[in-house]
Amino acid sequence: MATIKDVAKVAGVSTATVSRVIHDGGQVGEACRARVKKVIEELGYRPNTAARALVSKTTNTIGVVTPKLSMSFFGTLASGVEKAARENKYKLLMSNSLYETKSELEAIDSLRDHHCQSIILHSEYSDEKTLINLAKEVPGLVIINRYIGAIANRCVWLDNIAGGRESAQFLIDKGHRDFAVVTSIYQNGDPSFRVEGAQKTLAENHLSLSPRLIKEAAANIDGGEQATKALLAEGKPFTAILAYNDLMAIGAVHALFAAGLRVPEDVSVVGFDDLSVARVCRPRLTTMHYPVEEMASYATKLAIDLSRDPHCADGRTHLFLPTLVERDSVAAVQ
Amino acid sequence: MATIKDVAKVAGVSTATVSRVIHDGGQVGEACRARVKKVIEELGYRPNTAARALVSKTTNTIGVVTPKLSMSFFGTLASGVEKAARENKYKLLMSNSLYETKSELEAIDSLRDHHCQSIILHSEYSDEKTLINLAKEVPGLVIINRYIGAIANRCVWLDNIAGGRESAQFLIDKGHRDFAVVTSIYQNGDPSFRVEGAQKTLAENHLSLSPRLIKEAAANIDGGEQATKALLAEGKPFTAILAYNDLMAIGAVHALFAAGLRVPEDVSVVGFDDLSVARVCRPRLTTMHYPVEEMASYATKLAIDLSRDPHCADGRTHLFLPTLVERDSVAAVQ
DNA sequence: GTGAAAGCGCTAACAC
DNA sequence: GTGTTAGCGCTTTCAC
Repeated sequence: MATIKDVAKVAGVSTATVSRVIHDGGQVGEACRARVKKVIEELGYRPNTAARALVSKTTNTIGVVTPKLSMSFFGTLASGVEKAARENKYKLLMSNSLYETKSELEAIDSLRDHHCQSIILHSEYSDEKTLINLAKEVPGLVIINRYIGAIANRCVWLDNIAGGRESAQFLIDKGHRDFAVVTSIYQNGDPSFRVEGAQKTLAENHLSLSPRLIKEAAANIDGGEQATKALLAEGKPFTAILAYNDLMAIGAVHALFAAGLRVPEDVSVVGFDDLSVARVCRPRLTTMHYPVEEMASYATKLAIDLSRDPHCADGRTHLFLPTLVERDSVAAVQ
Repeated sequence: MATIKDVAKVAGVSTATVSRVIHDGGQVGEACRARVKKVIEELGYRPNTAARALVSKTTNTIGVVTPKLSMSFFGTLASGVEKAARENKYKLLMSNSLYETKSELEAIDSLRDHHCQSIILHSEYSDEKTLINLAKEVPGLVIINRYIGAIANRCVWLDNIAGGRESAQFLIDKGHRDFAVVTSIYQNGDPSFRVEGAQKTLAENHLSLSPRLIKEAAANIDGGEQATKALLAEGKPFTAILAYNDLMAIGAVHALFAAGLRVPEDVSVVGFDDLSVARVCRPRLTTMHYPVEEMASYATKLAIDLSRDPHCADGRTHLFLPTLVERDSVAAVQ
């Protein structure tokens, strides 16, 4: 591998000049610049990243920490980060945190060892204090999918309350009056906000939601199925189910079918997230679209900007809105 | 950030000794070692990765290049790599290749700039010569999901022929005699091998597959739907459909339902891959399980081993077998 | 068993 | 406009 010295020697200049050419630093004569460029080309010279990192203490690398890459949501998130990273000529360093605070912290430490000045973090469980402290040490830290007031300028998040509202309103507009909710047993923010939004909108329409008709379970298909069974055991005083996410919604559909009920003819179901499964399952799911990929790309640009100027987003936060995608799991009621 | 010099000074030793302690190099006295360790602890010293990489020309980093992380298959692949990487204390550098040879090559170049001595590559389109040359320059290169004879020792791949055979045999055992196939329009290996396997098994059972009943389309849901419609236009001289992958299988199910046919009562459908959707769709898909995650972990360990000793896998290759997962999309025929 | 010192490839003052 | 030079933090001979 050719080094900067080799290039300098062959081009008959000093390494400083080569360095200037590489960085498009203004102060180089045209002829000289052209010659150096030619030699770089000929030798196939590529700057050594490690040497660069050593002296400049920066690596053009962005780190991502998410619970589990094999889950569709996080794969899409990572894809969004990768896209923005590539566009900005950054490399992407990945770690799964496996939903554990310990491995999450380890992952972050190791990213810092690698001089990632930017980190995108999807953290559900680490406490706020930890993250706030981290933000002081990592200028380019961005928290995705969570809001922390003290570092609001580094949070890229979704308005879950608005999402809950919109899905409820949609069902109301379709003539539904009797609702049930299937939500996550982990009340770490998102789930409760979504329910809260729905409840607000119901209240505004002089409708209410009996606590009996809010069932909690694991936020996956089995959980959705189980919660819906519990719901059915209450009689069936509802025509629509609001599910915490698409997986629970699919579980709900399974349980309803198993009970001889049709979706959407007998019961309407609304999901949340708009994972790719929502387009695949039958009936195709009417759901709130979560713009993860866009949010992730946005978060990446923000992280890069913050790493260069920690105050570039002072005084604001970064809120995205979910949008309703109408498919086949909701019917009108007369 | 404390450096090795700081540690040396505080511990009253030389940097060489600190380095020895860090690397568990034998030649350090017990008392001295203990003291140094204590200081490292106190100062929260962490070795600088860049400096290390600069002198040792190696980074304990593994690179992964796949087409698109947001696709379930590749997310799972990445997860498998990440797991093995973490276990071996390697970092994971990711790139999407977006199914383009150009960005694939760029991704690889940039990984090499970062001194990745190991790279896991999922490449469908790059030609063999390119990859063989690459293997000469990157000792720890492993190709996943493709077989190239000249570098067989670096290929971790799936026996698609065996997969085709097994799915056909399974249907034959269930009493099916009349088959149709829905396959990918891109005949880059996998699809043709799977069909070939099925045909061999059919032939051994004195059954045959009319070319009319092999329809090609895009390897996704829409393609599966479209190909199945074409199939139905031929009359319906089949009781079972072998789909190239799960997505096409789901598309087939959609088309069959739309035509008023039930799955599996009227037509049985077998998928391939066992993506998470296969457990989510209805009917849940009977499919060939593709052990991507295990293969990816295996490939990662192999890549690390190869980077240390390029001959450690000479004279062998790394073949995995898909296994049939029985769910609800196949019925017996009498 | 421990230390001194050379250098990995690059950047950025600072000279001229 | 271009060259000289001093490190960045670490590993690794080579002495002792």
